[in-house]
Amino acid sequence: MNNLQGLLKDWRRTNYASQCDAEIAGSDVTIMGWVHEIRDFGGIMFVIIRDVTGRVQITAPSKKVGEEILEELRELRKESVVAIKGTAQEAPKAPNGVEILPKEVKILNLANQPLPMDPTEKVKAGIDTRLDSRFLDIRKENVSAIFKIKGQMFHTIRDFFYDNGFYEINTPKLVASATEGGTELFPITYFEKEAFLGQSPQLYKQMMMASGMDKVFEIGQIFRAEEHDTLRHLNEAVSIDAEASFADDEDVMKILNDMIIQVLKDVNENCADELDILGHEIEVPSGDFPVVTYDEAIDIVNSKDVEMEWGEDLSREAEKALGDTMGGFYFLTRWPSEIKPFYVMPVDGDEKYSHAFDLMYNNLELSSGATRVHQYDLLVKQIEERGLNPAGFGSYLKAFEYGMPPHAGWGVGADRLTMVLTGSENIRECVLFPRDRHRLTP
RNA sequence: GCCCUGGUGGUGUAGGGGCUAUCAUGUGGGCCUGUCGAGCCCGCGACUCGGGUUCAAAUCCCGGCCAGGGCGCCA
Repeated sequence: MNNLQGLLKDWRRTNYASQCDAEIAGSDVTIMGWVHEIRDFGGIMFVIIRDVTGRVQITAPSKKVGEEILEELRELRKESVVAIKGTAQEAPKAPNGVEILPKEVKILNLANQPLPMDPTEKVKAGIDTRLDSRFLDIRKENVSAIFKIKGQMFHTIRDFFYDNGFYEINTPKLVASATEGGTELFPITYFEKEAFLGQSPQLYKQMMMASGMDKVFEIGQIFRAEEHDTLRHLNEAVSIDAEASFADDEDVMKILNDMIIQVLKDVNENCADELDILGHEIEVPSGDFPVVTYDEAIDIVNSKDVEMEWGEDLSREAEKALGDTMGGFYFLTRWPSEIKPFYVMPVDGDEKYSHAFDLMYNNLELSSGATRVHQYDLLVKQIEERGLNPAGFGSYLKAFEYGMPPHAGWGVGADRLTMVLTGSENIRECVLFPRDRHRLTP
């Protein structure tokens, strides 16, 4: 007739599915959600409606509901969006002990058939198929559980930072310089100039230390054009970055330690249902995470018959060997200066070591941090030593010439931390619309 | 980028020179008054692409693309 079908008009939801239990028996409710399953027995029909909170059963016995209601229910297809007005009644045979006897049915939007994947998971789809139809995939409670937990994680982290005197900032993701060295950047066209997508807020948050803002944090996207193809790398990730003035590595490790503990506690407390759905348990370590130095790590790795020489970064095999020994969360400290970036502070009197640290969980690197160099001359020297050109760092270096305080900070991979919180083995599971070497859509 | 493995209905799979291509789920229709992985009946729907070998290729070979796993890369 026209395109304006399925309008809400004056219909509004009165109860979420999870709010339908024996307590509400006898009352009239309006349910809105997706058709999870339909079981039509001819004389009685069951329709399971799902919303963000769970599921509720609509029961339509032909003896008790009108023929026109049954006709409308028979038009439904899986995953269609409906609103149903009805009366809740106790029913020991129904899930949750309650079911809704429908009085009015409003089809808000029919779903085409067949579906590109099965959200009820009778036949499990592969990750690629799932990501191609991610919105449908997220309708599954074991998928949305991951993002509910991730949301709690961000909530706790923001609360933690605000409670500890950090100011939330945003730094540019469109950057001019490709001279930071190291990782590959994505080049883009910026009007008549070349520009890049930011790989890290590192230089900006350091410049903020010269602004007098004292302690800042940022939660934002980072972009890395590396052609890696693993379960723990993406080309677009979310980084949780913190930087604090008048602080050193020990101070910010303590902050990181406390923040992680708080996240673990809050997720345990507020996401018990989601953890249950995922079949995952979180153990909250008591007190401070163990610390292992780089030199000790080499000994551990070597003792497991994995080769590693001083001055090398940990190979994947070395990470696994170390993770097997340490287990859980632990800090890896006192890294060689030569394999750390120019902005990392060397150890006074023993310059081949640095004040850099990583936070690990088993064999997964979650965070890197350090005391930073705040002295202009040392910074220039370290930039040059790494074969980089100080001229490319003009606006960054300028901040070190007019009163830069000693400072330290770290960055945490938010998506990797989510893997730990949810027990996911593929980082793609922990990002709504992941960007990897091969995937740019949806 | 390298190595290994793979690509068969919408989804997940079996098969592995000659088939009408297996099964499940789904989907369309029918029966059915307590399902909750409902059941039963009927129908629908597929061999990644390009080249080669062969009387014959979904099957063997080469290449592309894509995927899974591992590694490398990841200041």
